[in-house]
Amino acid sequence: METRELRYFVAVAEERHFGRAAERLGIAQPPLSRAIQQLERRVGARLLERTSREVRLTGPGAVLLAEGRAALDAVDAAERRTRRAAGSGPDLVLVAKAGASEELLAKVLDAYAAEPGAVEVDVQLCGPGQQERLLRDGRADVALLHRPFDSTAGFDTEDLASEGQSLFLPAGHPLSTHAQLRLADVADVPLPRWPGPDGTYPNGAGPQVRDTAQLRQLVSLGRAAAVLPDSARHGLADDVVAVPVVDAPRVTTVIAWPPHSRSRAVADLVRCAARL
Amino acid sequence: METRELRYFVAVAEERHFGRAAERLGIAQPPLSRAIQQLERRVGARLLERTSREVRLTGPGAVLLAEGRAALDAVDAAERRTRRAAGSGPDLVLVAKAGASEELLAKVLDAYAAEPGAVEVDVQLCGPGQQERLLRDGRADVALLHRPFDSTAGFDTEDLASEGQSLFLPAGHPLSTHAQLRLADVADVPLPRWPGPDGTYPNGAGPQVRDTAQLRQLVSLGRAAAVLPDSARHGLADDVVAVPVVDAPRVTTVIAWPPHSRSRAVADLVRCAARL
DNA sequence: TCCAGTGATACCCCTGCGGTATCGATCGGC
DNA sequence: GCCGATCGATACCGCAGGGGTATCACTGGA
Repeated sequence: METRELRYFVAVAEERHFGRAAERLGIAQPPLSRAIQQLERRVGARLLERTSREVRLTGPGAVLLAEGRAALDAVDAAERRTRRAAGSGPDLVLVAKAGASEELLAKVLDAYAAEPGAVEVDVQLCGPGQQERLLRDGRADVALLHRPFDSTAGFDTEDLASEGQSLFLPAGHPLSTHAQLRLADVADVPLPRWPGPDGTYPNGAGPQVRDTAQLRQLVSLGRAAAVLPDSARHGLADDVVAVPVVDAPRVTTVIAWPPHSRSRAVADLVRCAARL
Repeated sequence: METRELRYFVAVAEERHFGRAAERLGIAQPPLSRAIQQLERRVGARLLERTSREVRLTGPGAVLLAEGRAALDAVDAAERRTRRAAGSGPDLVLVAKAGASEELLAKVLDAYAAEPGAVEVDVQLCGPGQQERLLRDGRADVALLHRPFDSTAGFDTEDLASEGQSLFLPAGHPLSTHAQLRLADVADVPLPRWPGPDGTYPNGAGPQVRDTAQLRQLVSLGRAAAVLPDSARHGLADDVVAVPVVDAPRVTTVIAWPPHSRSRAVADLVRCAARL
């Protein structure tokens, strides 16, 4: 199976519409129709159920969509990492959630920079749920993830730190005077809404946020309250109060990298971080 | 990057010879040379250093070989699993090392078969080190692996059982009368040699074996002795003695599956196994 | 019944992959 | 130092197949 065919199929499967998929791919619709037919013949299975009203995935189609996305990411990763190894671009890209584990991140970077043979590290900050993608398709080499929020599936990981969570809220909020809280106490605080994997927000009452840095600003402004790992307390302004939520799940910060990574720099950075 | 280019590159990188690689790929040598040149132009980096005497990998070339193999496995896996989802072939393939964890394997299969909605499970036995490959390229859906011997990198896993190791040796062997042993005691017993990832055997004194079932037979014949997990004791003939090696590392049997697996059957089987 | 929307088909063009023949460079043997 | 063997690169050719435009066939809804 060629990557071109796979890209075409994934586009149609995601758009559920040949015309839109063709536009996205920058080709006309007829060659796309033919390519899908040919793919179906080659695989020996109907992948899409088409009527003139809608395009639906069949069972095998759903399998190919999931596996195909992973395969395309792997191919992209191969190309990106090769290109980077050739010298253009940074030597190592580390990705972390904006506003999360800031202190730990700084320590890791400092410790690695002091290492003999350390290379230039590019730090990329992003919203939650984006890191896995970047790591998978080769735009990043290492990531800081937070269990149980982020999926570490398919990566090698090393635990770095573990911490409790607190409710962060504007000074003056009724709950801000408590010494500690339980999850039940915060049940009716409208929590912020994070975007799903597709970039859309679930319905609900809380404000829409894209990363922890944004959220912090909203809390400062008195427009939000949120349960976050204790370390978010670091460098907080006076107008925000953090109250420990004693029965919230503990959050473990891990460093993650692609399992077949043969890079000396990745190994050094991981070893360095694990020593902290 | 197209799959074809990647396959060509991997072939040349592995053979370190354009002619042999072309033969293996079933094409003539000139188109192969051109394809590699074009790939190098597109990636913007020299991947192979050629002289008329040898072909050597450059740094970026080594990166592309490692990443490219993984990517090709992912593409193959996508195609295989899609084809299988389409109905031809078994619904679920489980791979295990021949002769290892036999009892546990039987229990897992029985338990799953009793599950409502259980599908047909194909059991594939293979030598050590082959399972990861099969799981990665889609020829298998689930594997029984043994830490710390097998690499679980890149898979989701669930621990099933943990056990010590014993020295298995023919009755009558001088060490067979001991109640227990330490690693130091077995240091000069010639242990069997397992094939490396490339299928060749390291140099040494012990017999060459391909799987645990073979090894068991050799032990029975009085031609070998080996340190193996205690469970290998199961169903052993009288002429083989197992002496616990108290300071050998404990072996954990885990069930492993590809992380993006969306299959109901895999999830059921894993849940079933974890309950044991 | 007609029209809008959607995927499939017909047909054409041309890129680009694969093949054969041959070149040019390098190394070993005498 | 020359010759022959070996190996990758180049030149050139034929054609499969991917992409484009025009158009058809089918389905729902007004």
